[in-house]
Amino acid sequence: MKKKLGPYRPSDDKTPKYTVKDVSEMMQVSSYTIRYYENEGLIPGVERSRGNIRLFSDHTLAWLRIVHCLRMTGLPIEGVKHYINLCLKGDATIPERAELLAKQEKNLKHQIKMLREQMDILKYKQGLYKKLMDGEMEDTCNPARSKAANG
Amino acid sequence: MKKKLGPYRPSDDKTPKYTVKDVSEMMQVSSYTIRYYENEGLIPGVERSRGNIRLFSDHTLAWLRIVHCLRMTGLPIEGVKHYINLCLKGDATIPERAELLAKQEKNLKHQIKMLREQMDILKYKQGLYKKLMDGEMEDTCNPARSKAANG
DNA sequence: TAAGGGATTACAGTTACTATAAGTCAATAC
DNA sequence: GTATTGACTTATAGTAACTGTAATCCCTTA
Repeated sequence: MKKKLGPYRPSDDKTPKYTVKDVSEMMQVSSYTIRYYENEGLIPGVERSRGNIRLFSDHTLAWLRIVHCLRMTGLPIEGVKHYINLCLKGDATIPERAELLAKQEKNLKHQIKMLREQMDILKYKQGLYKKLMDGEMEDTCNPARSKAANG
Repeated sequence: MKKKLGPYRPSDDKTPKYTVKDVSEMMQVSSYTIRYYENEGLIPGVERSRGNIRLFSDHTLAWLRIVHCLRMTGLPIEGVKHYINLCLKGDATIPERAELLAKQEKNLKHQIKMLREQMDILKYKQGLYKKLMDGEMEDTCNPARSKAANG
């Protein structure tokens, strides 16, 4: 059997450290994406082990969480970069950050609304299929129907 | 002044016809995307005017609606193509189509759940910012805070 | 000391658009 | 009747955000 030791951690540091794979599993984000974000400077302060392996702390994990959140709301990478830079500049930028988040919240609300509309469409279509499969509308050759319906 | 006549419509046809731009405005989908979908064969049966201009009917509009819906649920273009082909094959494919829609519904539910979680994160962050702006946590130089907080 | 497995980098490839340039055509303007 | 306008066409190039691959490195265990 093999014992999993994990990557090298500085001995004088008791805070937990996570590898890309750990983070990937914790946050349901692909390893590719995590490395991509880190390379783009979207996650400041990620440490490296002696063997050059990325080590995330709870702190850098929190950065990733907000990056991921902003991406989900539709903010492009460049926008996220801008937000991160605002954060690094200190408290003076808080109003601008708050404004940005408000905009993304609005965006997100709209997204959710759209998705719920799609849900209704799916439900409706599924209802139709169910009827057809249960034989309630078995007049397949009816020209009126075949003219009006697609799918 | 100029009178808008719109594109040529076959004189023997009284059903309404829409251009790409009309459809784009009706459905909030870019003209680029609509042409792209049509070129990919995702919207069967789109007519052309004598001047080669795309003419959508309510019927082809309905195709676009379902294509758009499936894309929103995360089904890739190739998957949509497959669904469209199933539709064109006739009622024998209804069970498979129903299964596909069920899968997309599940997918969509998950998406909405994820987005709502992001909403919570945004709300929380905004709450923090509000407090900071109202001066309730004005100890900016507190090392404990600057160590723990990002953004 | 050699082998193994997982992480690293650089870079190529993919998806789904998005934008541009050159050309066509119907409809007014003159 | 011809010129101009402007929306639409195609072909093709460009972009954003990953995603995948190949070569290399390095820690661990045999």
